[in-house]
Amino acid sequence: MKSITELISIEVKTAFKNAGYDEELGQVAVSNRPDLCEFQCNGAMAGAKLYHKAPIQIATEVADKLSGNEVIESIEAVNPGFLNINISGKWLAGYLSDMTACEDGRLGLEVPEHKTVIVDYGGANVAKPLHVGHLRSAVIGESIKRISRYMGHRTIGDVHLGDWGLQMGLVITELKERKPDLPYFDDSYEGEYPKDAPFTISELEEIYPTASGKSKEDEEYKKRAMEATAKLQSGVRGYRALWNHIMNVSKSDLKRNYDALNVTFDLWKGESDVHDIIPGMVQYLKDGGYTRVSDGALVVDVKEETDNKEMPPCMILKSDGASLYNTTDLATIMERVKEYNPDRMVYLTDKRQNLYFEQVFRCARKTGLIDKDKELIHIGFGTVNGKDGKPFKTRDGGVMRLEYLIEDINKRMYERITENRDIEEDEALKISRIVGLAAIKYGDLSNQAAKDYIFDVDKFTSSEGNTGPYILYTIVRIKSILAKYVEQGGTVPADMGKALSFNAPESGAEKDLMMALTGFADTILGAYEEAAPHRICAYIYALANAFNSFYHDVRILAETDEEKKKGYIDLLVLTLKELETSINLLGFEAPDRM
RNA sequence: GUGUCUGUAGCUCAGCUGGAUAGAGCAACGGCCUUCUAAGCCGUGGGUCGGGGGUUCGAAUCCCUUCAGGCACGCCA
Repeated sequence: MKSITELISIEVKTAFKNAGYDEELGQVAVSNRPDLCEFQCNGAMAGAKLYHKAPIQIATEVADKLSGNEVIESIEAVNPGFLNINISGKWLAGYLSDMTACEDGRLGLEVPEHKTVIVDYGGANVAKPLHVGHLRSAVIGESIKRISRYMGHRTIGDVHLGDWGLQMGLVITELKERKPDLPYFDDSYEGEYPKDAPFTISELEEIYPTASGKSKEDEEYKKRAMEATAKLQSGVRGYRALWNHIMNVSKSDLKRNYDALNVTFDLWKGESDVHDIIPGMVQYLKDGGYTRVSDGALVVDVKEETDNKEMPPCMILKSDGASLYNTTDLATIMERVKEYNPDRMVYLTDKRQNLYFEQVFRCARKTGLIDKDKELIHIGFGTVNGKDGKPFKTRDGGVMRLEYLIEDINKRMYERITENRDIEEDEALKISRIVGLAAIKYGDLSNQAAKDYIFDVDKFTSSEGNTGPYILYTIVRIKSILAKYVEQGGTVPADMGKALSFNAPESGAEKDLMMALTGFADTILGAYEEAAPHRICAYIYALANAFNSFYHDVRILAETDEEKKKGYIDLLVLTLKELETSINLLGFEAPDRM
């Protein structure tokens, strides 16, 4: 189904053509002066030069051609050559009705050419707790994944764990230090290894920083850690068994944390998964003549002629022959192409890795690991800052764990809920968790990803302004009215797919709401194409505003004209549907009351 | 040094492919609940869009330059 601006453009384009001008000049956009009109067309000004005519003259001629049009209620040529358009309320009601009739509740969103999309997000490392830095990757990635899936694409989310390399060697080394008698360290041991891990998650979380600290001060310790890493990677039985324990303990803890964020992955792959295919890939790169040796390291040049900037080569192997981050990322691309043949791959990491990903992407394309027509997108996001504008820290300056951040929000949310009101403890807690998650996620997603933002608990948990709680409050309001309507014997359409009936608007607030509702499909499409969830936030904020004004202006349930009332209810149903679909795409949900 | 991102109201942020008087929210001030959730709605004040050039009928948006800040620039991830 065509968007509303497309449909109006068709009318205006025809008018341009009938008046003897290029029809492309008739492109219409939503007005940026809502006080003057609903839609505008600026084509007359662009055409002035082409036809050596005053723009106002062109605009007037076009406007004349549109009098009596059934879509366009009024059109006015205004100096210097704007075309101010208002649309027919009846036609608008029909447009909304068509939206609701779309299959699968897509509300006008076209089903695009089917694609496969992989979203690589989360950025978690094994044996390390999630901290504030992991929030954005998880939250933005989850939303991008959901948007892509909603579009109709086969979409796969991969957490892509950091589960290989020195960090694992460090943990193993420190374990050996503490519990040298474990069978995993006995090379002559041939029996079955114990089923249970010889450590808990809290031990594990404490072991890594300890080991990391020691290796920085103690050269000898670091050497042992590197040896342990090599032994693990070469497949020593006991080390692999221990690694499995670390993986299991760590993964179940990570899952618990991601669950709390309403973030789920289809794949729990990691760097270790491509270990075995690295030698083959390196050989392929060498055979293809893409590589050269530079200072003992194997590299691929990725500088292009059009570059006016420095572009260091992409390193494939270190001078000691070991693989590195680049190697596993390239191998992962190779493996994903083989396994899923994705049309689009989206990576979410902080923006400091911009150059790095540019190198890797160029290398992958140049060497044919992935076809040139496939999209490789890196979303580099900014940091989460405290109120002082500096990266978020705990009070004593340490790294803030994600769990604690969530606790803080939930606590503040709980305070707000229980302020000036009697509510059951259980319910208050439940609601504070749901609304708290929305507060965090909306606070993050409503900002452009590339920018740093300030994590402000008071602002995020407030229901005033562009916040998660405000959106949820609006949803709850609608739900409440619909519930009351049902109580009074009315029936509410269960879901979309069958056309609802809308009446031509009678008030400004009603028409504003109807106008706001028409933008859904365009918004989702834009958010998908640009991998930009904040566009959805901006949209639903405007929609919620429009609804709340409407709510204030119009007594819905008190309406005595049954047909009118039914039209209101359908308007509510559609608004609710758009809001709920949208927050689902953002990765959170609304309670029934708050 | 090279590159890159950012700079919009006191604060936090929008501003889609250049369009009319640059928008929200917070904070300040003033209204609106015996009626569908006031966690809401309505209004008032507040801006040389970092500075300077240029392109254009028209620039927060495109180009150049300059200032300020962040970040990245091969053997970490």
